[in-house]
Amino acid sequence: MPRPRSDGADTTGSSEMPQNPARAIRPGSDIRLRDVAREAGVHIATASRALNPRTRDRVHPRTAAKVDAAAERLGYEVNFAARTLRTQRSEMIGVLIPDISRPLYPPMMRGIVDVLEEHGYSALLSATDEDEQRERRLVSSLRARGVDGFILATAHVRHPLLEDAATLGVPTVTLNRTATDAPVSSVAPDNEAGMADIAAHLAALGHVHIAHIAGPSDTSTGRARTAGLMRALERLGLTIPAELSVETETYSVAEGVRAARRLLMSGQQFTAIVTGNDLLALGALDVLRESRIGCPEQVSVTGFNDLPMMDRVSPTLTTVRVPQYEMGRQAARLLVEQLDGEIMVHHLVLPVELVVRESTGRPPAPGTGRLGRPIAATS
Amino acid sequence: MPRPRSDGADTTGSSEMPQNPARAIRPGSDIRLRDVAREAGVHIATASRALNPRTRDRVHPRTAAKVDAAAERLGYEVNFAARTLRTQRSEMIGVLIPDISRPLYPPMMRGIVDVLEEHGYSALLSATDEDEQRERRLVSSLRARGVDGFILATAHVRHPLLEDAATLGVPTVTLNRTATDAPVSSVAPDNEAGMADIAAHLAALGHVHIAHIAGPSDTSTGRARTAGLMRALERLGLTIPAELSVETETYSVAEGVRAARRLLMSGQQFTAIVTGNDLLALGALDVLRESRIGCPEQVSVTGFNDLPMMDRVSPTLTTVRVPQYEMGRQAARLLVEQLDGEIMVHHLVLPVELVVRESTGRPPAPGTGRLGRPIAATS
DNA sequence: CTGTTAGCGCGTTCAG
DNA sequence: CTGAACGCGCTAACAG
Repeated sequence: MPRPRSDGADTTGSSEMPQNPARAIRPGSDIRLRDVAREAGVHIATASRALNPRTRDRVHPRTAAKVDAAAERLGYEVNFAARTLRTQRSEMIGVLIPDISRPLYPPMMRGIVDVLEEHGYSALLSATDEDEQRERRLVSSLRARGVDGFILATAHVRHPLLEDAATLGVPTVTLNRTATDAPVSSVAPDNEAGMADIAAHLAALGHVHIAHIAGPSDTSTGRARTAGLMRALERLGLTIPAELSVETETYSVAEGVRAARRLLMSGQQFTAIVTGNDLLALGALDVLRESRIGCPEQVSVTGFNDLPMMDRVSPTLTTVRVPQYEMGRQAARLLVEQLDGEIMVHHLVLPVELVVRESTGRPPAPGTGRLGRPIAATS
Repeated sequence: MPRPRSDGADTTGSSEMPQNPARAIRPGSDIRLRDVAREAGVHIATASRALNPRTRDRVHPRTAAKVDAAAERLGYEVNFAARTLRTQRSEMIGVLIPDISRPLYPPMMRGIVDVLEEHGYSALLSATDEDEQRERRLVSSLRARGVDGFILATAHVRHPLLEDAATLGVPTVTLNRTATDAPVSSVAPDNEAGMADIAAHLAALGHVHIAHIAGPSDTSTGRARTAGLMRALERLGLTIPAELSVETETYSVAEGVRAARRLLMSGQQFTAIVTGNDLLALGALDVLRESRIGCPEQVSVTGFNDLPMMDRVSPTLTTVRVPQYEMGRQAARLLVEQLDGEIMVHHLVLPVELVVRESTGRPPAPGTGRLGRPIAATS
């Protein structure tokens, strides 16, 4: 960076020749492999072999040690861009999550990051908002960045990307959704078992008239949970009349509110509401509260996922704990294994756990309660 | 259509060798710039110039259009590894967050990702757990990956990394902590104003005996909030006796519990507890509940941050809303501006908002309550 | 405005 | 086991 006539005149004032800072930046340290090689007194190629775990045994131990020492002394760090260009492997994973600020995802992400780091991979995080267009753009961009694989945490069943990603030949693992026809591994919670636990729990309490606020049927979890609930109830000899089953469009409190209002307006009696997700349950609780219907005295409510703080909301929520962190870990593990080994497609279903809290209890004795009927049947 | 990896020889013929699938993986698409150039009938360099926004005006519009068309037709995507190697810019940002699964961070991360994406950058996320060793390793590794800059979301005041990062010449922005002596930009909430609002709120309700559960003094937020509270109380003519001020080691519910117990055991009277963070407040609420001390009837409690669900815990928490998403956005914006422009260090302090909920109320009339004294003074 | 040339830093053939 | 040479795909510099 030659500075004009800088000798003598030490004008630190606002120079009109500001250095372009971007040009001064270098990736990683300034030390390159050839510096290490020189320092160690060996050829570049030898240094490369010594530093690379995979080829380290092709070099004399003593030479390797010398190279190590030199690298250490100089603070050498491999230049990933060069390595990637040469090897076609970036050791980066693209992680597509609808919205990291939705509470289901952060623990998963943490699990992903932890495992990837253990294996020398890094995670490139992007937000999709479930927007197919955007997803497509992101996958494209991440592939251009050279990611070695994808983790797709998306709930939607229809997912054109899956065929693409597979076609493009990049190992992919889906998270929080069950198996698909595409040749990609998946990690999902045992939604069926969770719903079976809930059904058994409610039945044991004595509930017979059960309502259902179902998650979106275009999501894998929505379908699996609804199916699981239906099957479990059937085994218990229970059924849900059509008027007491409302499907939602999204997993949100607002949709829970909307659905719960419809249940109340149906005029049908019920003593429990099973929902497909904690947020839906929170919405249902809001509606019960505004309608002065006691929970669990008059109506019990269950959620799914056991999001943070569900043990602190009022009433605390009976729900099914999903091992979010572990799901993230497993997804990353599956991907890494696939990456540096044989290609194997696995479908992992992780166990869940019923967590009983305040929002469920015995149903009111027949004839003493109004069984969830709305106080004000207007609107 | 995978190309045989035959070095040198330009055998475009389809190989019958069953390729190792892992080896067949290529970053981005299989189309290279030279394919686009050939398709468009121009030289590689021209195609490069046409496709690169920064140099696009150095090429004839008609030629550029031709190149665009060819690129579109072939589905060309630039190879970032090659570009990075050549330009020394990766258009990736390293984001260091203690633990993404702590509820303060996800909205920030979303803000970061959104802004970065708008500007063509990608985010590499790592978890530090506030571990200095680990941070150092991660910074090193991310620099080797060629990141153009860092966003450091760490609360700790002492941060050796800051000098390093600056020294190494990579633009850096700190998030959720106030300015430092290092030449890095920062984005932080207006902790002082938030505490002033809380102090004024409590004073207006009539509180005089106020206790304090302070955040860790080795965190920037801990210090700023404590200082802000003290100053505000002083202006209001109030003071906190030493026995009613407990400092915590971390921002956690457990530490809130510990601190609240100490307050109760002090024997001093108080009608309100100001805490440095919502989690500490939740811990305090737990202790009040277990001690059968009504909140807010006997003791009011305040938090800080307004984490998700704070409007649903019991009692709902009076706290200070921090614009987490916006903080993330601003941090990313600052960094991007610094990256492709003049070096400018800015210190942003974002406004906060007092949110009054159920956990604060008028203090009990003097003599009628026990003013926060523990019911059981044992243990 | 476009073509030519060179090299970013590394891993991987080949020889020896 | 080590040294030499080459090229991964792209962009910056320099002609023309």
